[in-house]
Amino acid sequence: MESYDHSKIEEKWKDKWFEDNVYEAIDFSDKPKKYILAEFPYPSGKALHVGHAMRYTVPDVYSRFLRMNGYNVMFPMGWDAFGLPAENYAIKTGGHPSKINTDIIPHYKDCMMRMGYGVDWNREINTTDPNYYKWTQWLFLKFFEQGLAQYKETPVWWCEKLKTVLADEEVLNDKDGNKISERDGNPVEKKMLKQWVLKIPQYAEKLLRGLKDLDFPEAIKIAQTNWIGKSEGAEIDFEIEGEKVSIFTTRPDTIYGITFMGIAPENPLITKIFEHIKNKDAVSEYINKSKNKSDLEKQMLKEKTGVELKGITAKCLLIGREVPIYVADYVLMDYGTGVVMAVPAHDERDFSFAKKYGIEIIKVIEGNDKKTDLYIGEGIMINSDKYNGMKSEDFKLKIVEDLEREGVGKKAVSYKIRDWVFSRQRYWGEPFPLLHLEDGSVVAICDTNNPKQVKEMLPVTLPDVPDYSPTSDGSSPLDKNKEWVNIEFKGRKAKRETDTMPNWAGSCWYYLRYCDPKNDETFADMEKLKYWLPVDKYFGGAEHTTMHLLYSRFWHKFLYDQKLVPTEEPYQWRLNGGLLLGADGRKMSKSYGNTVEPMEYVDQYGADSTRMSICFLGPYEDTYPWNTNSIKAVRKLISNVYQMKNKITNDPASKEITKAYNLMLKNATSMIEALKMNTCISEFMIFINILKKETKINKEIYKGFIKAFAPFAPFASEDIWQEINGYRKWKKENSVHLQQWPKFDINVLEEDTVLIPVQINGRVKAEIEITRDADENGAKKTALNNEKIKGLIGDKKLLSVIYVKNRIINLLL
RNA sequence: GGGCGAGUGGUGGAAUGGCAUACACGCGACACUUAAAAUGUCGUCAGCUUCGGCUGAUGAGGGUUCGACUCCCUCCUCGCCCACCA
Repeated sequence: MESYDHSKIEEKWKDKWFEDNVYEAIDFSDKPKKYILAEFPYPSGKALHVGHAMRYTVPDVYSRFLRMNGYNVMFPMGWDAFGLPAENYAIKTGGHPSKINTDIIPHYKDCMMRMGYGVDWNREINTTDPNYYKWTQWLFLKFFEQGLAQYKETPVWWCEKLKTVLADEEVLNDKDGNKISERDGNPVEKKMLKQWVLKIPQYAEKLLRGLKDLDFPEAIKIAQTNWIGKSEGAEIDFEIEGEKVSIFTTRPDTIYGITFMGIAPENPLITKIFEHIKNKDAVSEYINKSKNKSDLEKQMLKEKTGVELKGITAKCLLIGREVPIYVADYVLMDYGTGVVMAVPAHDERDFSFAKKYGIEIIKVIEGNDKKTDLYIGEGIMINSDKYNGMKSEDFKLKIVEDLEREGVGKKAVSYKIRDWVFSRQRYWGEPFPLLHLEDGSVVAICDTNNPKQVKEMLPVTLPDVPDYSPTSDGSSPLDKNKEWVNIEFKGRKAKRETDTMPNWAGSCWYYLRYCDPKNDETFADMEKLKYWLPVDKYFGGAEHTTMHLLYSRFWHKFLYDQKLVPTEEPYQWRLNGGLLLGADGRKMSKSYGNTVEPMEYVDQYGADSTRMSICFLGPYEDTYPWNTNSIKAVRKLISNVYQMKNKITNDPASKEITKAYNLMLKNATSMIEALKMNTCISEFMIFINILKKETKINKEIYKGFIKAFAPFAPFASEDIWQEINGYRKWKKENSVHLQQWPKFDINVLEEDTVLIPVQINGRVKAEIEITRDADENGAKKTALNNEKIKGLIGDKKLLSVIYVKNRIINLLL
């Protein structure tokens, strides 16, 4: 018997599909469209790793399924090739970062082809291609023109090891509370630097409201909501030495409990009032000390510190009270106004500070538990002048009205989300299309609405530099190429911006470019965007929930407001993939020696087996260890299927086989729709276990199965399909992957009778056969006639019967 | 400290209010074989059993229900995310 030889089969079909572009996505096709997107890789290692295989296999199976169900499917792929991975690769191996495009990407692409991913490679994109980043620059200029990109002195996270700034989202805490970089876990510190920022907070409200209508898992919506961090409250005005100072609070109802004011050490307000302070030295010393204090120290010293600004007070303009002022580093500069009204009786942080420095504590809300000194909840107002006795919820609204009427405060909303630091002092990124003029102003290199200028000035190509490695003084490597930096612009001397954009820039809009990847006139044609958008299903990694996924929603919403894209949201539906752990249950890592190289499995067992094995392990969104054994199981399945082709006949199939076939198809169809690929494969196994016992297999049933099998095992299925149909010469339209998904006959599955369990007092005691859709009386009669049930009931009295049609009957005694 | 999620055989998992443990892996016995591999057949949650079955079990405890892995409450453990956000 001809045995299953995966390498021969896979070699045979791989190129044929791509030569004829079997997986072509056709613009404006009459068929309904489906845009299936999986996050494109940033190539780093030498070959496609198993994390990629995890991420792409299920979306590929799904998009193949949709194609066979009559959809015009786009499943595109590209390369997110700017950024640190490419630079680090170059530093390690010597040579230029651009060699990632020649050394690594072709290999990645070959790996993907060998894995059988049904990609329309005519739409391939690469973020480092000047024809691509020309439009990244153009889109950035749109933000600049609208005032949403700003060059400003900002407290930023600086990573000494990487020699660059990082965005808030790229900084994590390690186990000991140290701030580290998200990428490689290098230490980071706060620094004040002039940086380009994108004003994402201006879109906070839209980003928040947009979530409502998206088919995202609740966990992602919650994570984004928390990241945006909307708080409603009030701004309340104070006066210090003639300076008006506003604070933000979510608890204006506690205003009569204020006993001091807290100011962040970095707050420029301190300079303004500094001359009035009596203890200037102590204050300066504290500010300097806290500047050098690492976040680790602040975390470790759970106790809060601060220094009173002696000789001055803050006067609340509404209630007229004057309170002492403390500079304290538990007050954050970059939230609210960098100043707080401290109410120790009703805030934990203020409470512990007040206790330490012996500051008065005034309770203004009484809850049920009257004994506690610190009370966070709601209750009845006390010690609050004419408002005593009011409910705090009501007073909260009333006080804001009063503030607004008196003109000493207002209703206010605050967001945790900060300006997005958008520049990096690294070489391998998109150059900013901006110029610094001698008078200190910054201008765009062209007007985005002037096609002639755009054509002439964009892209600003990344120049060669003598040394692209990061510098120790924080200047950009591009600074070293003076010929490039110094430019004459409209007859004036100018210097180019030498920072580059972060890795995220290219990925913020790549899904738009797939719709029209070769357009030279604009980033993507509006009509094509109208056809393809929004992305119907977006698969990716959980690590991007508050980064890429939020950033690109921001870009998209902005572009929508500029009337450049037709939809309000980029992605209608999202699923985060789980992690694949090493076989030992630990995170895959070279240092543990538990990494899995998918290409080794492709060599040894074949791509079909590798694909199915990944699907069979478990649900897409779960995290679980790699299991070497499952690949043998699925290979056996494929091999069984392959060998069955020698048993096909035109003889009609038995009733049992016909039923099993239709049941398998019904279940497989709904399971793929629900993306439950693991249980779908179980259905295949159940069916094949039955079928392999037969000596003859009906041809139509076998053909139907092969079509259902094709999304999972595209190579073996194509090989079998071509052979059993007797196709001598390859023709694209005869590919199994362009056939109609097999239909099942529901009538075959619906027997006249059904088997249901009989329970006595909720415990299963017997099984009976009753007519389908029988009524309760019929079912009860059959159950009571059952010998075993009869014996168990004996002379006990039947109290009641619970009957669920075609499911169960429960007799209560 | 806060948020989210998960806990089911030796292992990956299935069942999301109706026969818990599907489908696999592993393991055991047997068959084929000089032998092994491969393949096939049977068995495989635990305890008891007169071999017909009976009983218990889905992290622990409680609740709702005729009926709970599934819904609710309390607790424990693990994972992920966030963390002085006024």
